[in-house]
Amino acid sequence: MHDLIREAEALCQRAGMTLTAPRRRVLEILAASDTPMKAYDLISKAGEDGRATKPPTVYRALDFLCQLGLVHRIEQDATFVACNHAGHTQPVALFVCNSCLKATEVAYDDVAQMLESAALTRGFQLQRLVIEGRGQCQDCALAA
Amino acid sequence: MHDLIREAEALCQRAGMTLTAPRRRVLEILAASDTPMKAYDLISKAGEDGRATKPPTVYRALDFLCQLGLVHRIEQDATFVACNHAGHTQPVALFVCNSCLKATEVAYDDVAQMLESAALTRGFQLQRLVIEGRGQCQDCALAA
DNA sequence: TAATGAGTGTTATGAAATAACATAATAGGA
DNA sequence: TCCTATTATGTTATTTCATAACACTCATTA
Ligand SMILES: [Zn+2]
Ligand SMILES: [Zn+2]
Ligand SMILES: [Zn+2]
Ligand SMILES: [Zn+2]
Repeated sequence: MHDLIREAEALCQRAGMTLTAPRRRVLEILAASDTPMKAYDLISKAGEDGRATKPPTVYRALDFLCQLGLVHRIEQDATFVACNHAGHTQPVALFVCNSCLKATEVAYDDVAQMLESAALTRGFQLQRLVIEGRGQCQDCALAA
Repeated sequence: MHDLIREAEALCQRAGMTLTAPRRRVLEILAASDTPMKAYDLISKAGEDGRATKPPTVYRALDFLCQLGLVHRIEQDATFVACNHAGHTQPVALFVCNSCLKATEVAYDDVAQMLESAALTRGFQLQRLVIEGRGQCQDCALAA
């Protein structure tokens, strides 16, 4: 977890960016959570001493972190999750468990290529790809 | 377009459901649009004589139509598009052009299977899959 | 005819995200 | 060092997206 912050710092430097205080706080909170979080949950905790802050502060931090690949936004339910691969630019699929709400990140280069070529046969040039799944994770399947 | 409504009616009957007036109006407006629409654009047009109606009316209709596969919701930007395959239950990928905003629907059984097995190797049982792309469509590429 | 269930109308509210403008901190260049 | 441009933050207000809750209608059926 502190590794994650250190890696994030290194990544920012390489990109000529800065991991400022609000950005760092948002990333820390997300990294400490075991499930994706809503923006307003972050807003209520990302201020000084864990107090609330204002929406734009958090949304700006989230935009920044998403752009660098340090955080992923789950479009289906507008939640955010820290990336555990420290800033990959390759696309990933995010599978969210309907029971425990934990998110699993899966790389899928081959799938991306298939979709890219499927799009291309229709003349569509893919620039961004979102793949999200819902279902049941292993732990919850065993517990059931 | 009138075909689409007829097919929708048939589909509803088969499912033991009814394509009531508000549902039909919403579907008609979506089918007539060449780009995905926001819910509040529908709200402002889905009433009697093209007048505005209330949010729950439209959201209920959208929920219904999405469940039957007659309409797809694009999660990235909370828009809705009429399906031109009249109620398939198979998953599809939706590619939205960043220039003209038109949506292209692509079936992807093979991709779904790859993702399903990728998920399964991690013990994750996939129940729902969202695949959305962004990029440039053929028309816009040629126009540029 | 009562009771059920599905669907709608309506009011109000909740939740997610951004616009717009002011202020502060930072980094270069003269 | 001082000025200036840039980057980021703080703050207020607003917009956009979605649902809760409750009353009402209408068809089905016991
Ligand atoms: Zn990641
Ligand atoms: Zn689970
Ligand atoms: Zn479809
Ligand atoms: Zn286009």
